[in-house]
Amino acid sequence: MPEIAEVETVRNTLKKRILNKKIKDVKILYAKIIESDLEEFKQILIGNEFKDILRVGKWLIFELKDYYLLSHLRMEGKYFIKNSDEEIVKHEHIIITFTDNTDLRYHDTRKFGRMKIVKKEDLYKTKEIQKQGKEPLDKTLTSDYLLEKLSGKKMPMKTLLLDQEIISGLGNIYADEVLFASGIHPLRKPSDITKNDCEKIIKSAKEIIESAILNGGTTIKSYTSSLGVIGNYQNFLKVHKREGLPCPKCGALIKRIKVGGRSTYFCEKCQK
DNA sequence: AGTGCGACCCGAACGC
DNA sequence: TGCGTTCGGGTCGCAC
Repeated sequence: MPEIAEVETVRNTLKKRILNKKIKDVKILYAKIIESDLEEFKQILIGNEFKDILRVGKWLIFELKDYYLLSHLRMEGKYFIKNSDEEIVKHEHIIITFTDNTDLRYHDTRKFGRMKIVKKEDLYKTKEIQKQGKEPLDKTLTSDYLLEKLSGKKMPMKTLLLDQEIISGLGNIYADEVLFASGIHPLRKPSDITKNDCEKIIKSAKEIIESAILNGGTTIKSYTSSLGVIGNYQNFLKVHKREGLPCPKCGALIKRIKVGGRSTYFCEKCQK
């Protein structure tokens, strides 16, 4: 499940491999991934080239001439670079072929990912981009910002941390880890959260995301020469997916509950 | 407006 | 070569 650190690693990896190569063909094998008109999507890409790859929240933004291609990996989206003559395998849904006979292939087991094309001048008008709040590593993401955003909110803190309009880029995994590092129970209500709690949350979010991105080289492995990148960070998690295992701080057993329909892991003793 | 929940998917895990 | 059911997870769209 790519979260912000994984998306950043994909961005950096792809930048080394696909920039300034002319696109000669686009195959769409599963159309619902594409939110734009399919013919327009192909027409804009063919003959074009990727000039840069940017990122806003969990959105990858491929820069073209006059347009951007937005791509969200959702749960299981991955990019592979392969030679064009290699067989197309199951779950490869979008194939972008360059004139040097290499492909950028979008692979998505769950078919949850989305792509769309926008005119450059419309990028910040698109709802996907407009809805992104401050990123964990943004210096203007402060405890005061969070405290202000909490006011009037009633949902549990876990759900609030998943709201991309408040903090952009935290997913289910890092939300659990941030709450654990902050000593805050996932069901705590925003009205009960102090400035001091906000400071802990912001500090933890920055540390956890920074560490995840910095460790991209070791936590992200390439397991074949053709694969883009895949997350392999489970060894670093303190509570997430660790139900029944001892809490790394106090040894109590990690609990699992549902919060907002999402699996949530925490330590009853350390998180109040 | 804010909140909650079903839908979208399909492989893995689970139940029998 | 077991088969049918349940679950999960980011985001959107709809209902309240």
